Amino acid sequence: MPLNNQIKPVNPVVEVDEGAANDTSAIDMGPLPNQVGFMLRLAQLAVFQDFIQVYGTVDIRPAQHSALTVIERNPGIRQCDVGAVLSIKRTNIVPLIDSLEKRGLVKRRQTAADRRARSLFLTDKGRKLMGILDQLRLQHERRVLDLIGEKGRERLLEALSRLTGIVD
Amino acid sequence: MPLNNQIKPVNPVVEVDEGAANDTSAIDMGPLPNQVGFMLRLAQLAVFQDFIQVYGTVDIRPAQHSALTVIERNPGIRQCDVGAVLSIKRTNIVPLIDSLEKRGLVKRRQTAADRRARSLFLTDKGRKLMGILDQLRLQHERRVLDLIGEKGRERLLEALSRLTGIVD
DNA sequence: TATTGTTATACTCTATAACTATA
DNA sequence: TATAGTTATAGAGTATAACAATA
Repeated sequence: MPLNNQIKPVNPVVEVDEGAANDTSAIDMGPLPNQVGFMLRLAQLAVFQDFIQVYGTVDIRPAQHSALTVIERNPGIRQCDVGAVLSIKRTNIVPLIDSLEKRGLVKRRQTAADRRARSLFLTDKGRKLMGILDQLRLQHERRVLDLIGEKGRERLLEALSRLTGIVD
Repeated sequence: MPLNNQIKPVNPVVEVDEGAANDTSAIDMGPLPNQVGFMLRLAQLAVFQDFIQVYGTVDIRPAQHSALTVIERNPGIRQCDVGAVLSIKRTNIVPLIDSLEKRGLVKRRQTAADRRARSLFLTDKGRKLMGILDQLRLQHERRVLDLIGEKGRERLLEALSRLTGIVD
């Protein structure tokens, strides 16, 4: 496969600054617009920003949302397994679950089988919140779909899934 | 367009923890594997990790690489314009350029036209480094191509470019 | 008044090392 | 010895507010 890099312009993801009414269209970005890593950053920045805005009413961040989702679907799951499927290190899961526990959405329990482990469950409040989050998720995903279409979304997810295999 | 979410499993991006020889394949991730934001994070995590590993020999991070690229292609560009095309805020560009200046790769100069602005240039050392970075970039992009192919890469870049328009 | 660069600051995410209690 | 959770800590990246110099 050839590695040709044709140059394409890229618009700033967001208003990067308050004013900044400057003409940046003449700036040569070289291979950046054709570099997957660079474009992944811009896209994630934009999509996460939309996510944070949509979920702003309930003050839930992307990482919190995925943790809640996994705990809801797998009651009693251990912390380290949440980390494994979300690619978050064991050590960084602690403050994440802390934040959810402090807000009364999740509770930790000791397990009988392995007394080292902590089993995670949604509280009633947590389960109730998930109903709202499901609505917000559809709202957010709808805006994604409007931009890239159903077929585009399927192809995108396929490519993203393959890219996660770049490291081993 | 329908918003159906079929469930697909997702492998952890990297070994999330040293040992962790646990079976996480049975964990239900719900809509997460079909959520663009979530998969964007996993893909970016993996691709950036490969980038950082490949560029590790010269100790250059993705943000530094894109700044160097834009400065090389646009000698004398102002700091705020670098920020605009990279979607980095004016305030966060300062320590980024600082790091490149301290390493003797970039120099700031006063401009005659607008005495508020600082024009950015590569030093000889910076220009010399770019030659090496170009080689590393091809090496990194080659691994991306091997995973998704030329056609897949084009479609991916197209979708990512569209997604940057989700916010305005 | 608005813009450019800057400082100070804070929060989130990610990373390593080391501790504890269990297995 | 190895694993699960934890603490402490450090470094990126991103965010807002405020200031000085200049337009």
